[in-house]
Formats: sequence, C-alpha cells, structure tokens
Amino acid sequence: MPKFLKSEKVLKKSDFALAYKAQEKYFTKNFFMAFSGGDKRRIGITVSCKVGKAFVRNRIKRVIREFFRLNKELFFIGDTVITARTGAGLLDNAEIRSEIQALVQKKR
RNA sequence: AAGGGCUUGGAGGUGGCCGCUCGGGAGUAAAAUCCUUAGAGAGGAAAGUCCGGGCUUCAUAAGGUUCCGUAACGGAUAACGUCCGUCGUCUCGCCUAUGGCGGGAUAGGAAUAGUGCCACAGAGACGAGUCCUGUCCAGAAAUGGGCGGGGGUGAAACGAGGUAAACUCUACGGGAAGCAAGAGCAAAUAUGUUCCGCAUAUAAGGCUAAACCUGGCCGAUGUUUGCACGCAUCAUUUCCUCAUGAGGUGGUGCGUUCUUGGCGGAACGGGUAGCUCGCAAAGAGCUUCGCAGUAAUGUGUAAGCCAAGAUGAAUGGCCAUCCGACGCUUGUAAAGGCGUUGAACAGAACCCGGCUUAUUCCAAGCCCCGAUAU
RNA sequence: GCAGGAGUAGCUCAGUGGUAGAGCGUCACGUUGCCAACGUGAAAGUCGCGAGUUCGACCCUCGUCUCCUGCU
Repeated sequence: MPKFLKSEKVLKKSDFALAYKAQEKYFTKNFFMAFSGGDKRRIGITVSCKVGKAFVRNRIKRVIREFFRLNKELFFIGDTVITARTGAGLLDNAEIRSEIQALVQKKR
C-alpha cells in the first residue's frame, strides 16, 4: 500500500527555484516538468490561477498527487516539479493521468 | 392545472480496496516514523470584499476648517447603507372607474438662503423682452410705450419654472489599522555607508491614522580615549624661582571645543523569512413549542441539536450495489433488459450578521392570477 | 487579508451632461511599367455589461465583469 508522506513533497520556495533553474525540462501540451537532483524522491506541483478557479486547481493537484502515489517507481530520485499550463483545466481526470504518464516517460 | 412571485430544506445512500488532514495511542530531547477495531472532515453562496460588528494593537484619539457617509415617518438589532411596518411617488392589471382593489418598483430631507446649467427648436429658458392680436396713450405717419389675450416650439413658457445621483444648505454620524492584527521562541547577518541630533521634559525625527492649522503626545535617562584651554583641589621630602607663602610643575576632578566611540533618528545597503500561540466544541449559536408583537424580532427554571481547522495549503481515487434521472430496447399490458449519468455555480483560511453576484436538479409550503389547457 | 488604477475604431490614446474624435493601420481611387512613398476619398464604435437620476448620459450614481499594480 503506497503512502504519500509530507517528506515526499517539495515545500520550500528555494527548492522550486532550483528546479526551474535546472536544465532538465520536459513539455507536453498541458503540462511541463522540471527536474533537479537530490537524494530523495520528491514531487512539487504548481498550478497558477490562470489555469482555472480554485476548485479546478485543487482537482488537478489531487489527481497528480494520486498518480504519484500509485506510480512512484516511474519517478526518478530527486525533485520533480510539475506545472500545469493554461489548458489543463479543461481535461478530465483520466486525461490528466495519461498525459502525466507520457510526461514522466519522456525523461527515460 | 399551466403561468408569475416568495420562503424553507436537501446536494445521492450502503459496502469494499487504497490514500490525505485533524484527533487518539505508541515513539522521540524535539522531530521523523508506526498503529488507529472506534471518532471528525467544504458551501448556499465557502465567491465578490460592498456594508456592519466581535477580537487585537497603537504615541488617547482634543479643538477648528475642509473631507467622507447616511437621509420620508416609526420600529427591530450588538451594529448596519440590513430587516419589518406605515405613508408618499411612479408604473402595470382589473373593476361597479374624478374612485377603489391587487401586483411590482422606489437613493423618498430642502428649489421660499445663494450660485451654476437648461443644447436643438422657439419671439423669449428666468436676465429680460415682444411673434401674432385686442385696446389705451403719444405721434401727421412710420413707429414707440402701457395693459390684456393667443397660436406655435419645447421636458419645461413667466408660475415663488425644472435640475441638489450640479455646487450648496440642513440634520445626524465618522480614531485608525487589520489575524500579513498581535504574543512568544529560534535562526541569520555587517557595532555596514552617508547625513542629522545628544537634553531636563527636550533634539533629530515621528505620532495625532483622508488633508491642513492650533494644541497635545512619543522620542537618547548620558559618556571612553587623546589633545588644548579654563576653574577647583591635593602634593611639593624629591625639580626650578622668590621666600614661612605664592608662581611654575605634577596628580585628581569639573567645564568648553574638536576627534574617536556610544546612544537616538532619516535614507541606502546586507541578512533571516522557520516554529508555537492567536486558532477550532459553546455562542450577539440553531430548531421546535409556549408567551408578547401586524411584522422584523424579543422572551423562557421548556425540550432538542451542535465537535472541519489546512498552511506549496487536507476533505480524494477506483469498484460493486441500491435509488433517482435520461436514452435505446423486449412486451398487448403488467413488468423487465442494456447503456449513460449522479449534475449547475463552485473549495473554508480569525469568527459572526447582512448585501450583491453565479447557479442545476429534487422536495415542501405560502401568495397572486381565475378557466385561456383538459 | 488590505489598498489603488484602467476598460472609447484592428492598435495607441483624446473627449465641459447636448451630432463620438485624432494618429497609425485597413480598403478604394489617382500617380507608376510594377512596388514604396505621396495625394484624394471611404469604411470601421451595442463608448466592457446591467440598472437608475436627468428632457437628454462616454461623462453623474449604484451594481457587475475583465485586466493591471502595490502592501509583511
């Protein structure tokens, strides 16, 4: 039973900035992913208010967190930051999941 | 019945698997982490931030002039720009029609304090004047003046005109900031640069919170070294001059100026930006009933109900089934089968009372309309 | 959480309550062998939206939507 602990989240603003400065970035139509190294497998999610209203943003974050929890082995050790782009609010949950999967597999 | 208006309630149920936050237990210096059979976990608008409060802090918040807000009357309320009632005005419908009844709307003080504005049209827009006409007076006439009447224009035509969501006047009200309030702990860096001030109730500077003035208030509770000068005092056995003391000299203290340091402040620059409390069960709480009131609402030895608390931010995902809705379909019918779907608007962020805006479906009640459908 | 500002032609902006404007751009015509430049002319506006006040609203008032900015 995979858990999702607080230590697996990217929380500090400086860590987010570090990821954005790193060279490894991957794009799909509605998301992009930045990756910076580290000794832990952590994920951070960014959804700006341009994506949608608050309940839309919450849904996107929940779905991505759930996907991370169930598919941890797809992610590499280090800080992964996933940002939703403007169109992401229009997707339903299954579409978000498939697109995130495609995004993560691009890194391989 | 349809239609219109208003009010209230609900927002799928049950079960399974996985997960999140709080709470509980274990663990730890504190965390991390683990367990949790039982417990709690978004809204009517959580939204906009348009009003009003609670709460917290502030150098007490005074007077004046501006400024801002409110505006029929009465009531409710912790308070309000909210709510209730009554009156007035506007508007729609009906009728037994100069009126009555019903629905809807209403920022609804003052135009007899003063100022401004009133395009076009019109003779003329509040100053005055004269387009047509009657009559009187002056004049030879043209014409001029007085008084009265009229059509037309226009929202309004001389009438104490209209306009105050124009200035204004009147009455009443207005301390400010906001949980990023505020309290505690920890961490971090540079006693950095420039400038101003250093005292007996004051400076530099700041506050008095929309602005200005007056007044008031807050603001360092004081000092190291060195040099120079002045004053006081001590020593003079030891150095010098005169001689029972004075001067020089030396020590100590004080004062003044300057330098450095310190303290207070302004601007710039550098660093940190974590944790705990505030803050989570209970109060201006809600419902029912009784009583008071037309009502808003108040009230009670009455009865019952109530437990979210995150902080890169929890409240979720998948499945089954029941229920509801919709579609297709079998069937004469009753009744089935299959599929889709759980809706719209939308996510607590210190807490309440309102307002406004967004919005789907179901349920219940009340009012209006009164046979236009069957 | 608090505070402030903007919305007018495709773009950038003017606009005392009384007929909505300028520059750039667009289109047409002229000029040229053709283009640019130049000249002449034209089109293009629910003044973000909805109410109200007024005889009359881009302008005043209220509500609302969108965008932008600042504050420890």
